[in-house]
Amino acid sequence: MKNKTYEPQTIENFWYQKWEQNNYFIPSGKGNPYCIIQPPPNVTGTLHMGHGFQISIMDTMIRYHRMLGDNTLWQLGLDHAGIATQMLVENNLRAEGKSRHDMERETFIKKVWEWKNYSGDTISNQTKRIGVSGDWSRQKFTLDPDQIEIVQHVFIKLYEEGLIYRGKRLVNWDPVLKTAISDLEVINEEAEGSMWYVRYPIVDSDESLIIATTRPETMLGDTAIAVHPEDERYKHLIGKQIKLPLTDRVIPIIADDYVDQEFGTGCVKITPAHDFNDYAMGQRHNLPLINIFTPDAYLNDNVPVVYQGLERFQARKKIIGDLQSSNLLVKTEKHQLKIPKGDRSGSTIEPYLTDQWFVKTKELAGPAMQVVLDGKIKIIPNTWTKTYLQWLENIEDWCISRQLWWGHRIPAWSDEENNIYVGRNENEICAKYKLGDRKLKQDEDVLDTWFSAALWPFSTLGWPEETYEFKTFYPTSVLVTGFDIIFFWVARMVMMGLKFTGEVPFKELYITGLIRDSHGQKMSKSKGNILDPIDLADGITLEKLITKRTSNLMQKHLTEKIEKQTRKDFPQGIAGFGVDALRFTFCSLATTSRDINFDIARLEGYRNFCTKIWNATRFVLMQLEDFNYTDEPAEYSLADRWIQSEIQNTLSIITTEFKNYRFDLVTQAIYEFTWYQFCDWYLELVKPILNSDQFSPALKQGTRKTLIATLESLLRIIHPFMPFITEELWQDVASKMQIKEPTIMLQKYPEFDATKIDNDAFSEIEWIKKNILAIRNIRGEMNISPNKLLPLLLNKGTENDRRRINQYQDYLKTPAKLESITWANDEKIPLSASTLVDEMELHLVFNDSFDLGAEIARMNKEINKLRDDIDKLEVKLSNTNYTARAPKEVIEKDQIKLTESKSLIIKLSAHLKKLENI
RNA sequence: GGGCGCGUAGCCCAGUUGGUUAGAGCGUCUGCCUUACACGCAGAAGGUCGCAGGUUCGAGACCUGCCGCGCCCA
Repeated sequence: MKNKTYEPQTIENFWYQKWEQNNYFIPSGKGNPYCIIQPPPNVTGTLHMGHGFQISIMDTMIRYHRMLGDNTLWQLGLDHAGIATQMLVENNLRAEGKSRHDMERETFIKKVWEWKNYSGDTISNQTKRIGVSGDWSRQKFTLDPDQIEIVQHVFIKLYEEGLIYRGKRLVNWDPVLKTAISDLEVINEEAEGSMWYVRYPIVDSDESLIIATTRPETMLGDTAIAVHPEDERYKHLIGKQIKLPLTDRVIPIIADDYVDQEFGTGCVKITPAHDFNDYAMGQRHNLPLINIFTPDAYLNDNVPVVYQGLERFQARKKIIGDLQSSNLLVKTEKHQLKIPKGDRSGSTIEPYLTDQWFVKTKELAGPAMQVVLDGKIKIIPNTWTKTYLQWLENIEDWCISRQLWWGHRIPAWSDEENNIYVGRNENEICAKYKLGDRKLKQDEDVLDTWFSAALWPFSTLGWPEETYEFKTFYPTSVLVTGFDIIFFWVARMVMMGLKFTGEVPFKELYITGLIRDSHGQKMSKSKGNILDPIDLADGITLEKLITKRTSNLMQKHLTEKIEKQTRKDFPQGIAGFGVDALRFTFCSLATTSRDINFDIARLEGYRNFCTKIWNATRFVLMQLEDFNYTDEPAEYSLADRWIQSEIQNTLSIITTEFKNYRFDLVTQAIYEFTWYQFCDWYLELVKPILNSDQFSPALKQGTRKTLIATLESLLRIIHPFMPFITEELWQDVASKMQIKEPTIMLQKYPEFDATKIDNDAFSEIEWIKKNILAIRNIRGEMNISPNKLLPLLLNKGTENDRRRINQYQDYLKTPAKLESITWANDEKIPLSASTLVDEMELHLVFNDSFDLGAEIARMNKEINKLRDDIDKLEVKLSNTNYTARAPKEVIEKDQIKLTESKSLIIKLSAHLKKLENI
């Protein structure tokens, strides 16, 4: 016999090990291929809620398809996450008072690998803890030797085709990390700044121009002043020269219709080396580029000596002061502006002129849009299609080089004359370009992490070799990811997939929402509202949770606030709810919404659901203690036929909504069936049959068979969502049914079968339910103790009612707590609480405890409600526009409803009158 | 400035092509430790669907405007 209470932790580890040891996670080699490539988590830390959410959904789909009989591959992996991981290891070094610059590149890389091994293990273990049934033997890391080779191969190919080029261009430069980053890695933050109005004197003239700028320090790199060609104020000055203040340089006034006449003064300073718009204008007008910054954003020696060596914000201060003292600062205004910040370092990004590698994206983007337009990739929910297409339409070239040590080293070498050669290694290059023994030096830089990620769906499957996996599982079935990386990853994967394999990397793209906290706030370390999915499964004390949330905070002053909020949200800490409940919760939250607020109350509710399943199974097993599945003839009751039909209806929803990726609707259907239909109704209806001697052994046998078979199907239905509890329970259930298979994991998923639906059973059970509910309603309203048995008197009613009462007495008695059911004649009905079910009057007899006042009140309530309904319907049906234009069925329904309500209200009113006359 | 999304019960959310009296869960109230389950059972209360117009016989769904919140891109 099972423990009385469900304790998730004890079963979870046991079953996971068993499954893994028995190799249940590897593809079967039979059936339709089904494959999901896991978006590889970064090796920077631990799994967060977003991972937990997406992993739960993916594993649910994988388990579902495995049970459908598909040849299922769940390809796992880890990502090296260049910048993030390098930063993390550098921070660790800093804590020891060291820097990566104190050591050789190789030594540092070794340290990163140590971290990777540690962090990767943590993540893999957490992934296992969530129950992921992925093929661990095939787990990949983005820096595995085969991956390195593939990345090189792709780089070389793109270079040879002219799709990768090297160029000196303005890029987003992170002066703290001292690397270029792509425009996607820049976050533009709204900030309160200033607009400085500076007078620029015109050469050989008393006139001057006033320019407005938010970045006065860059004036030292100005190479022109621009005005709009049509601007009457300045037209006459075009072509004249300006004396650039604080320098000895003279720069021209140029005309360009890019200039907005309304903005500022209508005169713009042009700094082509430090602003993207100015750069473009500089190109149009052939302006010189003057770079005034060092890589860490200090002024270099292209500026007057007094400013050299100043940090950029100090320089700004000094320049403003100097302008002021030379009377060139006209005014200063408050100004709202966007400041570009690096998403990793948080430092202010500097447009900076450097040599970088770029991917030409325009010609890759076209096909990537086309496959979505053609439906070769289906995006779910469809609303994201537009986002995807719009980005690709406006795509810019992709800066792929990073000045980091951790990552895929760029396969390019240069000779002493700075000629660039791209190839796999020095030998190959020397041979290919006939360089003899010329000395070559490899490019120091590494590739953007997303470059290798873009190849992930085919690089993990063994491409460019024609491996079994690649041939079988590519294109993969579905990619599950968040909308936040549609640009970073999804679009680039499609471009690369099409370019190199000629096929889409995945046939469907399921975009999930983002998990937020219960107040709708994004979860982040700095907000102190993070939750660890494993803590939700295993539980954590309040104190430990507070420690976790407040340790290693960047902003120490938030500690108190975070602690307070945490104490408020989780006064008792977090109980362990188990992985099954967690997975089910995640799936139930998978609506089409893009923000998902995680409320722990939902999790608690689904933990209770687990307990319900546990106890229902205990009940079933108890009923079957001396039961032999194959023995004895079986006869099936109405309830048996009904629950079998009901499960078909549920399966019909499940099948449809799995296809629609509406996991919320699937879980809802499962919850609804399990709790309300199976537990609340079926188990209760069946109790009298099992507990009484008056029923035939055949009927009891049929009931037991139905009980166990329905439960067994139900466990299979639930398994993809809740793998552990279903396996644990299934073992006992299956053995009762003499099923000899070792695991539920590899059983067939129940299939919807319309022929198993018995409509007659539905209407009969519906009638039974209606009567029981009517009686319970009276009991509840009249405050009658549920364990008090009452006699029920029936009156009126149709032939069908009489037949049903005769047939289903036993179904009614126990659930409604009836002592007896008898037909009475009008005159013999004693004082009672009454109601009507269709034509039949139900009178519940209380004997001594009847409260006349309460019954009158109840009756009035009922009548008032009916009157409201009738009024509404009469207004509706008297509208000739409605009766003339609405479909016949709709009108008929209303008419029937009206007739029924009218007849009901007459009867109830008559009854009320009788009561009032007592 | 351009684009996208959201606003439904005290709270977290469903609501498919317009069609009965708008649904769950949590919470609340009432009564129950009824031998599967108090992580439970039975019953109940609670919504002018952000606001204002419009289309329609009929709008939570469709259209327009407004208010509020959020995201993405410049």
